Amino acid sequence: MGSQMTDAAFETAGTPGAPTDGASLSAHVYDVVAEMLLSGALRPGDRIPLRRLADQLGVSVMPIRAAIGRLAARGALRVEPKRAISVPILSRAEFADLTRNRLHLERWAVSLAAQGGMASAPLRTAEQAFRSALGRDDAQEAVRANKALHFDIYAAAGSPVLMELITIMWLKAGPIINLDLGEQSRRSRHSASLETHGRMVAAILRGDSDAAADALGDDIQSAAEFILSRDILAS
Amino acid sequence: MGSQMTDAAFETAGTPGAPTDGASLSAHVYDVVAEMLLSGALRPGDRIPLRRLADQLGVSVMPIRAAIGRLAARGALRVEPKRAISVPILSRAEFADLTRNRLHLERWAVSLAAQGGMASAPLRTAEQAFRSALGRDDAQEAVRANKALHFDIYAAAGSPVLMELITIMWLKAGPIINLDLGEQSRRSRHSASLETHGRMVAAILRGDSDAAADALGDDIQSAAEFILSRDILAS
DNA sequence: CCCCCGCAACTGTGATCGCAGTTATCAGAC
DNA sequence: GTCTGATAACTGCGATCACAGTTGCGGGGG
Repeated sequence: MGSQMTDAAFETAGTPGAPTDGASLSAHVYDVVAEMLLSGALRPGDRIPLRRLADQLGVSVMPIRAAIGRLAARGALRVEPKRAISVPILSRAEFADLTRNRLHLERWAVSLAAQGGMASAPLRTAEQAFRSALGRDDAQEAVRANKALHFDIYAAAGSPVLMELITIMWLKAGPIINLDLGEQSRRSRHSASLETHGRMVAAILRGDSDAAADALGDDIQSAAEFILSRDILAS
Repeated sequence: MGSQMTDAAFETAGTPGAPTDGASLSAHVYDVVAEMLLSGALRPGDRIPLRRLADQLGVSVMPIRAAIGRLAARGALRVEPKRAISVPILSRAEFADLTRNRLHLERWAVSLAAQGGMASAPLRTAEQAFRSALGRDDAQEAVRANKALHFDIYAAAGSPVLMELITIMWLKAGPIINLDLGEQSRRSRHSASLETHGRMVAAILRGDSDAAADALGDDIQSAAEFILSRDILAS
C-alpha cells in the first residue's frame, strides 16, 4: 500500500489553478488537499511530494509547504524530514481510538442538532442524494453525499468549536472510511448506511435526540467494524 | 488590549536557541510559542511579528512561518495577510462555545481516567505543586502546575486523539484562562480551584468517575464564569 | 539469485529576496 | 488643536536557491 499521488487522484479532487476569490495560494492548496483527504482520493500510505504537487498546481513549493504544514498540524498528514509527506497509516489501536472519539463527539453533535431542530426539506434532500448515488453505483458521489449529509447535521449543532474538532477527526479518518464507501462491491454494507441514515434523519426531524445519536452511532460503528474486519490497518 | 510581544514575554517562555535534540528548528519554535500560549505569556490581542520572533530566536523567518502556520491551523493564532499575526480575542459567544466543548471533552477524559485508575503519589504531588505555588503567590508556577495536573489526568484517559483535541482547545483557551490564574489578587477565585482540584483528585483515586467529572466541570465553570464576569472578551 | 557499492534523483528544510498591502509617523494647512 | 497627505517602516506571502539526508536504480561480484 502507498503510492505516489497520481494525476488521476489529483484531478478527482477538482480543478487545479489559482484561487478565484482573492484567497491566498496556500489557502487554495489547503482546500484542494483537504478535499482529497475527505473524498478518499488520497489513501493511507499515499505520498505527496511537495515539488510534484507544486508542479501540478502551477505554484512554487511555498504555498504547498504552508498548506501541508497546516494539514499536518491537524494530524491529517505525516511529515518527516527528508521523506515525502504521506497520508498516515493508522494502526488498529489508533483507528479504534479515533472511532471512539468520533462516536463521542459526533453523537453529541447529532443530539444537539436534534434538540435544536432542523428543517425537513434540506435534510431529506441530502439523505436522498446519498441514496441516489448508491443506486447509480456512483462511488465518488456517494462519498461526497455522505459527507454532506453528516456535515449539514453537525453544522446544525451550532457549535463552531465542535465543528472544527469533528473536521479534524474526519481529515484523519477520511482516507480510511472512504475506502469503505468507495467500494462498490459491498452492497450490504451500503444498505446498512442507508438504514442508519434513514433512522437518524427521522429521529432528528421528530426531535428525538437519543434515537438520532444512537442511529449515528450505529452508522459509525458499522463502518468501523467493516474497516477493522479487513486487513488494511497496520498492526 | 493587545501589544507587540515583548522580550519579557519571550523570556518567560523559556530559553531561546537551537533545539538540542536534533529536532527541526520549526518544531522548536512551535514548542516555544505553544508554551507561551499555554502559560499565559501571550494574551488575547498580542501581536507576533514573524521577523521579530525570528530575531529573538536567532533563526530565519522560515521555521517561524512553519510553526506559526501550524498553530494557526489549530486555531491558536490568527493569520491575516499583511497584518501581524495575533492571538485571537474571543467573543463571549466564542468563549462560551469553547467552554462548552471543554466541559464535554474534559469531563469525559477525567471520567475515563477515574475508571482506568491512577497512581496516588504522582497525582497528589501534582495537586500539591499547584497548592504550593498559590501559597507562595507564584503566579507563573501556578499556571504551570495547573496545566500539569490537568494534563496528567487527561493523559491517563489513554486516548491520544482525545488528548490532541483537548490540547487544541487549551491552545485557544490558554491566553484567556491564564489571565485568571495569573492574577494574584483573586484569592477567593484560587481557593475555588484548590477545592475543585481536591475533590477531583479524591474522586479519581477512589474510582468515582461521575464525581471526578463533576469536580472538573465545576473547576472549568468557575473559571469561565469569572472570565465572563470581566470585561475582557469581545462583544 | 542475492548482496553490496556508487551515483543520481528525490525530499523536506532553512535562508534570502522582492512584492504589495497595511500601519504609523511626521509635516503642513486650516 | 484637528485633519489630510506623503513617506517610511512594517507585515505576511510567494519565489528561488542550496544543503544534507534518503531512496531508488544500475552494475559488478559471489
